Amino acid sequence: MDTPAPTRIQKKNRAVILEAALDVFSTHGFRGATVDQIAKAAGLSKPNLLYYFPTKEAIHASLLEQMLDTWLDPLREMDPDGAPLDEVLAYVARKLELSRTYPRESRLFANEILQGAPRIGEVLSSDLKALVDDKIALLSAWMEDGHIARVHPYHLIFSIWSLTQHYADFDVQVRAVMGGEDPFASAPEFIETLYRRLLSP
Amino acid sequence: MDTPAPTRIQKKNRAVILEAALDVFSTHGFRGATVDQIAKAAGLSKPNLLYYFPTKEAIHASLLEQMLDTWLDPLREMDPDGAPLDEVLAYVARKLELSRTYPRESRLFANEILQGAPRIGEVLSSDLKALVDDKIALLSAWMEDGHIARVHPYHLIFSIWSLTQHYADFDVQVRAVMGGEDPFASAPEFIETLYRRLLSP
DNA sequence: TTTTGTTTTGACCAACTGGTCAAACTCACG
DNA sequence: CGTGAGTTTGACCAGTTGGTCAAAACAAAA
Repeated sequence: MDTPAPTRIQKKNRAVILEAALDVFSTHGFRGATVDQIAKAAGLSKPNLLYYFPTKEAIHASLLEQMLDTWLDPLREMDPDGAPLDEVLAYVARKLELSRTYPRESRLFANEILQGAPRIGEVLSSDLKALVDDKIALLSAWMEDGHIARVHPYHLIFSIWSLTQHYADFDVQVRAVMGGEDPFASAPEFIETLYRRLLSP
Repeated sequence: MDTPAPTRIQKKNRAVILEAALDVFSTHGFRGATVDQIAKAAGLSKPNLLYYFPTKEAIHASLLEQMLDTWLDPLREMDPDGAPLDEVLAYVARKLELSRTYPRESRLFANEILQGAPRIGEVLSSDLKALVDDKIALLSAWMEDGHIARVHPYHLIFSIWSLTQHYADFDVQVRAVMGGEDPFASAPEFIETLYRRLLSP
């Protein structure tokens, strides 16, 4: 019932494949990506790739799972014992940093959601909802106690997600409009200002 | 050199096809959508559909063009002679209303951008950039004159786009997290509050 | 070296894809 | 009615797709 320990080659190739697949899936979506494309990007033949992952679906699932975990970390870290405004601002900053560092993961997620979340719909309405509800309670308490301004807490969370992920998901558009300027140079300050003004009691 | 006037049947079928194609493209993306799928959704046979549009690409292009136009209208309407804060708030409200009324159009656009805007990249960096730059100048002037608070104008625009479109593009996620509650019931107030606090001088 | 397990590949397959085409059907109008 | 244009379709095609398989190549331990 135990999986045998992966060999050196297995470890390396699985990593190479996931890296290549992230590239391809995040820019073409699940159906738009082809196994051949991923194999070529990974420097393997198609049958060789399918020796390490049974199906295209399995590669995608593996990426989604790995991504969801790191993706929710910043929210988990929001500390009930910290200073309310600082905690929210820190969450926002971490989330934005994630968008800058892992834009492909963000686009992978966006693709999945856009298409109706066929593969992670249940995770959203169980795990994600539970986590969010927990943090909503925390935010509501902070508002109740006058530590931060009273706003609709769900929309507060959504606004953080949308504002930060926008820079990863709509990167092409942002850069097309801004010309040469680097969006990430000025985004953190803008967003911090926004939440300071919104939430200062 | 003139296109013959479309017959009654042509008018009807072209409309039916575009309607069906919007459904399919917006949820599956360009490559994820199949001509057969669109034909079935339109109640036509595949060859019949291809009698009205030469290629899959042509249907998609037609939808994108039509969408881009209505999509930019709210921004165009921002009036230099209006009251600055009210003009921005009105723009935000119109944009949010668009997300509620035309979520499929929003997702069609999101799909295109996510995949690197292969078909509308040029429009973005020419037409869209020109329009935005024009409005950026207006916003900057308003800030200069102290009518609205001074913030990075590009990011202000991006924030409006991301906050409003989020409700269309990430609809499944929003609803999964909120449970039964209708996001559009409370979103307008939240977003207006946000921009009031951000921009009040 | 032999042996055993792991890794890689070329050839292959069935299903699906976008698109074509000639033939049939329908419709409006004289 | 008849006729010509507009419309619809079944059969078909070549290219692509995800995936299989047996055989070959390789690695490592004995």
